[in-house]
Amino acid sequence: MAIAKNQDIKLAVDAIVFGYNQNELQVLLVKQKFGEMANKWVLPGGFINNDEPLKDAVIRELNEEAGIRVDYLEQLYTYGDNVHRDPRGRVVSVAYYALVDPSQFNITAGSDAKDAKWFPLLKVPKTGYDHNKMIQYASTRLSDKIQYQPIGFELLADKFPFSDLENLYITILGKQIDRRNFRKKVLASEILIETNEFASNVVGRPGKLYQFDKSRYYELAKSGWQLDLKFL
Amino acid sequence: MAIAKNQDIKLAVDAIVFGYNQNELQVLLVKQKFGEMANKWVLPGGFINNDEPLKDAVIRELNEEAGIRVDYLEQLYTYGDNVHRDPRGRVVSVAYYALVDPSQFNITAGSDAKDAKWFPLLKVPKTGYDHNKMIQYASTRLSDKIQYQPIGFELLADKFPFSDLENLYITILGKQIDRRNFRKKVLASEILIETNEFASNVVGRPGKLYQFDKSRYYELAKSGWQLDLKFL
DNA sequence: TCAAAAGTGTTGAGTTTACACCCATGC
DNA sequence: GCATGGGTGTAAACTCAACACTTTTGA
Repeated sequence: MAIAKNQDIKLAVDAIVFGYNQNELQVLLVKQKFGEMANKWVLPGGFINNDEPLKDAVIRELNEEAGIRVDYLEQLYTYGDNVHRDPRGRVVSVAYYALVDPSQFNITAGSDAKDAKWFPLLKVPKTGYDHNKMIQYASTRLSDKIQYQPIGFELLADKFPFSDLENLYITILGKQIDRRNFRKKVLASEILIETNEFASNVVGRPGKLYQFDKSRYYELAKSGWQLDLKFL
Repeated sequence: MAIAKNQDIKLAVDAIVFGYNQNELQVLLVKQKFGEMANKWVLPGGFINNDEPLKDAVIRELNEEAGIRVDYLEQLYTYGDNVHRDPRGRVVSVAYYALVDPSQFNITAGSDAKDAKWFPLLKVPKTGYDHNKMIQYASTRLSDKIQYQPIGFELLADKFPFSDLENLYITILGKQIDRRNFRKKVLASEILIETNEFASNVVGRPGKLYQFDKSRYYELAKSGWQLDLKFL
């Protein structure tokens, strides 16, 4: 098997970046400035440099196109079965999904992008390429995964009231969850640290703030334990 | 974002093909004939043709290198963070894993391969490239996935005695499972069709043969139901 | 004092585990 | 008739779902 001299396939990365804000799950899109997709909303992404690890390419593109640095990044799927998915030629794209607390950033359109904006997941416009499909798949992965991995915390502030976590799960899973049962289950897992602080500037009684205990989680995970936050 | 003119990255696929035989999980490896990896055992795989969907490339390579046609094929992960994973230059590889009933095939070394052979998972030799890592990851995925997707059947004959299914789970999960509880759980899911046939040429009492009811499963899955075969 | 959201326990139903003996077949 | 593996039921422990009132705060 000689190294494929005649292969002419370009390799790109795309990122589905999720943010959570006020009971809404959001996706980051950028408006293309140039090319066939000019003025279309697409996922941030782009071609990989020859000596660049895939993950670095995603991080670079997110920074270049939207001025954002994500907390959690995971490979999702590689789109390469449809040979015409990019009108410019054969492009295979490795899609990643990322989670970020959007209150930490002001997103800014970069050099390649005319605009960069959060869209509520339910109001994502028709995008260029096969990016709607990617967003769809990433959403499914996210709602599956928060039920057995502690990734929801990446969407929240470092310290958060219990109700934020609960509303996040209600939003992502799209169903009501009993408050008492939710609290019981999460607390039983012992992956939260209770602080002595309380939410400020809120309507109603301020909730006590909690933190995700990452090192405790790794310890538990090492011995085979797994989060289990399934409901109903 | 112009189409990357100077990009020089090759794209390949690799397949981790699992077979199950007599209480042993096996992996298919081929011995390289040419190049830097000559005489090394590696996963079947190779470069993608310009106008070829990724999945087709895997199917083609499996046929060319080992004369095998798989029943179940799923994308696993794309290896492209280590830019030196292939000594010939920058190669990004999309890994797939596949499940097959090995009794259906006589594997045959193809044109690019000196040899093709099943290795018990626990006795896989040191392979070329990063293929041991791929096998490791695929094994983890397999044992996770058989607990909530009916993919185990792909490793068995069309009609199988209950004990085959049970031993498959014991082998893949690496733990003992109570026979009565296993049977109860599987039968409760109603995804098996009981035939009137019995195992033949066996020692001891022949077990009744069952079939996986694929259409029944799809029906159940459509309404949100999920297999749940976790134990202990 | 009112509105808004936080905090808190118990019970019944259902599920999961643990466990041992008899049955059918081939030699 | 013996060795081998197949087939079967039940009780106790545990887990999950359902459910409503009191507390704290700011306006």
